[in-house]
Amino acid sequence: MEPEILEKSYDPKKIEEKWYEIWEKKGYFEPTYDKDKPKFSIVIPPPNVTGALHIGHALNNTIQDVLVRYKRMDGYDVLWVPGTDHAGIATQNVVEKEIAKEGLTRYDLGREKFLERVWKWKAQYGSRIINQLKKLGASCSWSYERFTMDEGLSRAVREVFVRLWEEGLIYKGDYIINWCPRCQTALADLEVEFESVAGKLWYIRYPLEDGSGYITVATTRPETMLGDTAVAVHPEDERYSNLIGKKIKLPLIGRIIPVIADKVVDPEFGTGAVKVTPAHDFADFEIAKRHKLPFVKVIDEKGKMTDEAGSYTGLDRFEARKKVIEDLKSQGFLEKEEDYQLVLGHCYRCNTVIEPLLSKQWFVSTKPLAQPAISAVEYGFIKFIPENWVNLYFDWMKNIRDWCISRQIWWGHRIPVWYCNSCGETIVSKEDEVKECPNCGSKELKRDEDVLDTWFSSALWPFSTLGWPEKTEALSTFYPTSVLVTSFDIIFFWVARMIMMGIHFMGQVPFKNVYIHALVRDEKGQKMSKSRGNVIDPLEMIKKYGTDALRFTLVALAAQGRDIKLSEARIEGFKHFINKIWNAGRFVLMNLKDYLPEEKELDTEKLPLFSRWILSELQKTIKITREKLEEFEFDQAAMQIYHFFWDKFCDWYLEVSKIYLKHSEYRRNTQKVLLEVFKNSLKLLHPFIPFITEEIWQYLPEKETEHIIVAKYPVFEKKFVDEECEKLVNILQELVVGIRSVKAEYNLTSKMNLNIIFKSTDKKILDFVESQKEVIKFLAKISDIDLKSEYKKRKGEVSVVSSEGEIFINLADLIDIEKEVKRLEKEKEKIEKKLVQIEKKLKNKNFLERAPKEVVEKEKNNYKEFKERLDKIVHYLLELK
RNA sequence: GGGCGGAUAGCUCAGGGGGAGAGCAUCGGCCUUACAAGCCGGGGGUCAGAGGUUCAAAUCCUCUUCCGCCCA
Repeated sequence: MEPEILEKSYDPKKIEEKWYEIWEKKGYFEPTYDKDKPKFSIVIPPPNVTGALHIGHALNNTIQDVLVRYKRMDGYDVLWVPGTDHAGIATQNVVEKEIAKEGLTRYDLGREKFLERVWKWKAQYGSRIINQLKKLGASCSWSYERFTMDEGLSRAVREVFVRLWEEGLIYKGDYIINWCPRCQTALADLEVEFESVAGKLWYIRYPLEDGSGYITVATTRPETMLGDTAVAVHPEDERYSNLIGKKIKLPLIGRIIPVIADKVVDPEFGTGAVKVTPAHDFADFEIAKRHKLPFVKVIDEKGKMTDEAGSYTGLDRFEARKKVIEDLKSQGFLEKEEDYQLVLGHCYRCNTVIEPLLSKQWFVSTKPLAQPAISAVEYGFIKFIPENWVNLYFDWMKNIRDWCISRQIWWGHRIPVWYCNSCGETIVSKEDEVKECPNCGSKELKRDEDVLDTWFSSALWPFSTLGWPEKTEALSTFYPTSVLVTSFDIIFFWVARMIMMGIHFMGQVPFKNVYIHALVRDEKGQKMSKSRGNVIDPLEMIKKYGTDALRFTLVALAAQGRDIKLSEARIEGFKHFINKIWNAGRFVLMNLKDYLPEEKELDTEKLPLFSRWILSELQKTIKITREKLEEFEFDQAAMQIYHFFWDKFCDWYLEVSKIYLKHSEYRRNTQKVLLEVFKNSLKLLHPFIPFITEEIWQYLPEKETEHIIVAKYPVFEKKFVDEECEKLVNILQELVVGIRSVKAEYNLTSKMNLNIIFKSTDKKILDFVESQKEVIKFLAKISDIDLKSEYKKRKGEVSVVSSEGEIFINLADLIDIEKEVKRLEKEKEKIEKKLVQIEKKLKNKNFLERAPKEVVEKEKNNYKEFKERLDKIVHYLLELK
């Protein structure tokens, strides 16, 4: 094998696409169904089919890919199911915008034609985000790619709907729901975003029917008064106790309504008396049900006033408000208005102000589904990482409300319900099409117009993608999945619902772990958004710095429990690391030109010090990296290898190897060590930075697999750990750094010829240093060093006190006494500070008695060591002065 | 109003009971034949404030201040 010399700097563009294609073609991403292998599976959080890869996707999928690649290398049979979500409202909006350019609305086209347009759009643009995932290096099992509106998944949706209906867990009814007047659809509670806005609080006088006075109510929405069917007060509110049961004549509209008492009324709010509008307020709806009040709907689905609104009929809701206020004012019913901070619901898709409306909708009874889902987490069948998210999960699940699943849009899974025009029968069916009423045989059937909430199909994703309701091999092999990787903002929308559905239909949780990662924000901590103009486009970053740099950055910053504040500079910084790996590769390969493959395993006995040391450090790195990956601490895993590779392998071992390689007795085994350590580093790094590691892998001699993607992930081998050796290397490093510091401070870095003496009273240390002289000279860039067991400092010399001895460097005329005094004094101060701390402890009887023996012992040793150092420094200081 | 998280070097953040860390920035010196996207060396911190627990607190507890986020 004649390794080639690599180009001087790494160019990601040339190789990323190539490697992705090869991996995919070779089938590495696909599961093997090898019975002997343990299983690992993930389902992707399906991105919206309308979406473009943003930095959040990049983080989410990089993490999944790290796990998947790690497990694959570690001998697991891995399935990573990719796919996209049909994203009902979002996609419909996109296509509506598109046809609007042609001057058309969806109503102009009609349902069928419009849906054709959406499918056409999907065919054209739907694979965009999938291709972007490939650019990111995501090693998804593409033969399993699914779309939530696929035939199979649609069948799963119908199956679930029908079963829930049969179990009485789906029902239809008139309830108050969140309505978006722009999207023209109902929304689930979760799909409403609340925002605090400046508004007014109007105080309106409601006269008593008997003319004996009035009650003043306060409201933020005066236009809804037209639909009031009661005034409510708190039952224990003494101000109003004599009025309960009396009648009121509603201003402007003249309806007679009662004064009722209900505990939910907050006596502190406004006047303590509130108007009750059951058809347009969630709390009022509940009150009305309790008190059997009528429901008067005064605002319609378009946000306009209904026929019930008297002279206001046809006005827009906000127009009506102005007019109502004017009229109240002119008729003397308006007592006052105050500025008020109110919280308004907005549509999460188009930001229109939500209108609570009474409407006929489909609901899922969630309570019976939530209970097992709570237990599953309580009993630890599902683990949240980090753990603290379980509180949020429990909190929501324990207060869960029924889920409104019908949407009045066209793009989505149509509700599988037909109504018979002849006999009025409701037919709920798993079939795609029902032609005949099973009750009366009539063919006059009408299908329910509504579609299901997009999250309804997403909730089935972990099993519907694996073929359910069919009994597939994929399902029996890979369900439950191993881990779900997602961000906290969809714990309710998606995670909780998957758990409920998974348990209900599969009898098993959908995933064993939920890893919640942070949200990516910009460098100022703001959410990235197009309107803010602060988005970092991952594709642009890939173009500029390469996929590996982006991936490594994201993972390195992905500490748990925090937002990630990302800036381009960080990515640029980690690009340097990628380049460092490349150049280390060049060095290793350059020196392997004459390498003869070594059959035998390394004989550590025969290795020089630093070789044993780097092997030992490598083992520790392997151990910790694996641990951190298993614990989902990706940032720490990444940084662990980063520091090993750069600080230990490159900064020390590669340098020392330059010496070793010159010695015939070491040359061969040094080549072997260089190769082994480098190769293992690449393997450790591959899950994080797949492209460069695969590229360099190709140049390596003695690789056990054709591609690194399927190489065995390094396994910790205790026999290479050598703590004694680590201690010795530490001594040398201290010595070298000591010399370098003095040289740097006196601007003597290029001066080789200095008189340097190392003194130690310990014979063993002296012998050891003697044996490492060549390495020390090379690393410290000095021509020689004298070793003495006794030595008295002379004039013109500076000294550095290290833990195992002292270094004296003769600077002769160059010595700057003042500088030297300063340096020593600083050192003295540092040590004194530490000594004070330690002394305090050692003088404390309680410490000596109660602290663990090792700690006391350690502190005593520390004291001795620092004291000795201090004495020496003080001594030299005196001499200088 | 309730809940959760955060406050550590100039910036971005790790650490989470026993000698204050990293990256970037900064300062000084090096074109040393893997890498100037680099190498070597240095400076820089009452770990937000106040109490408490402990032999020992940046770390655990309580409170305060400020900043996020979520839910009403």
